[in-house]
Amino acid sequence: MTEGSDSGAERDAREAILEAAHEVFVRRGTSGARMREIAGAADVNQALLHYYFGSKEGLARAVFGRAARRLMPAVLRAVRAEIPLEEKVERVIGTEMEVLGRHPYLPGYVLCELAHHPERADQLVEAALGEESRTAGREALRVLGRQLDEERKAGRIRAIKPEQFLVNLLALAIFPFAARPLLEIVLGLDEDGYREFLDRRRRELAGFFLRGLRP
Amino acid sequence: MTEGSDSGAERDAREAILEAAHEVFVRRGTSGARMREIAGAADVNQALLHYYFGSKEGLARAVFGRAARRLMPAVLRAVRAEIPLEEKVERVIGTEMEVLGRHPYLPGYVLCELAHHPERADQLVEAALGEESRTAGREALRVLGRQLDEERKAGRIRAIKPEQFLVNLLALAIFPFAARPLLEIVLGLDEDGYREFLDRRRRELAGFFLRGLRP
DNA sequence: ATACGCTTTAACCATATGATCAATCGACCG
DNA sequence: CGGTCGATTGATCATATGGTTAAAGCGTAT
Repeated sequence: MTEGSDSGAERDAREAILEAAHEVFVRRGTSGARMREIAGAADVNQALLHYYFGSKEGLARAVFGRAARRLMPAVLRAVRAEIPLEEKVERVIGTEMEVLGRHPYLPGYVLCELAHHPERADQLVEAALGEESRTAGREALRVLGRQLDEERKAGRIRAIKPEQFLVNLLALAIFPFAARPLLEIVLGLDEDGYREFLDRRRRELAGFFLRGLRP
Repeated sequence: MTEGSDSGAERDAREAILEAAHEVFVRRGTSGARMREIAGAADVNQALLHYYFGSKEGLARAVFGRAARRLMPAVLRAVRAEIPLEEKVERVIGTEMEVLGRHPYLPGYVLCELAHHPERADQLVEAALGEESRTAGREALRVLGRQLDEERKAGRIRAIKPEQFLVNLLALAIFPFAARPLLEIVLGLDEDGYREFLDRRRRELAGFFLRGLRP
């Protein structure tokens, strides 16, 4: 109602809460997060959190859905696209690295959340896929499987199950973000060093992956 | 303290607490875990937890160190071993898959823990590497870098930084365990299906990885 | 017998925390 | 201006939670 009633800030309390909650949930983990801290970060009364989201659980659900919707659809679309395999690999990796570059802490958050709440996870992932429901995953696998079959028959790649293909791709792209704190220590890199590491990776990863497919 | 004073169960309270705490921490996350639940699971009084570990923080630290010591050393040893590259890749992947097969929830736990406590993480990882301190990581990288250099000069592989090599290897091996709840949904697999998926993976992964290295 | 370390029991404290409620604010409508 | 209704607040409640304490039981070693 009455858009732009205020200055440029466009102070929408609900959105401010989601934003603040996201930050706090990511940093502290869902059970480590405190409603008071979220309210403070959103510069809003704690009661308002319950007014909009009912409970901490409800807020967590909303935040998770939001995060999932940021991560999944773009990649899924790239996986399902009807384009040559090489281009697809480049696009998936490019999309993934670009999204994760903007939200580097999302993978860790999502994986942690799923590890502790596997039950509600599928309902949320389902929500993340938008209207296409949960068949989107298997649909993407079918498209991919057919494409891999054709490429193999043409002798351009060896046989590989689409599941293995997809997990390899996701693993190589996502793991460096999800495991960043660990890898920084193991590799002995500081923040800048890690950024450089990721830059190089963006350039080399598709090549590595595609070579792995060759007959 | 007279080992084996009791029956076969060898009821060592301290160990029972660690075991129970591990299970609860993994399932609920560190901040989601309750000292009372841990005490109950260990069939021990809550006061005893504090008697041995001082605080929840102390207990969490001990449990994390224990987990890290289970995950890291074997792999690090395989990475540093003075054996041909192909054999090394097979051994690292084999070791990783075997350890993770026995402790499938460790990666998720360790990554979550590190995501929320990056500060104390390095001190713990340090502890996990035993007496060799934190130089072990960089030492492994040096050995690996030298080996990759030789292979490249011999024309058997293309140029690749040891950091990228290592992260690729770890990503491909660890990610399927860390992201298991997510992948089960995306791939539409139940528990048995996922086991089968992992079996196939163990057989095919080294080949995929080694092909990716070829010139 | 005595001392000592491990363990239990049971209660208790201070605080943190999620949740709730009545009251207030502020815009819009008549 | 008075009224209505959703948005927002300050104060408060009930409980959960980490941590502590004191007293006692028990087995072993000295």
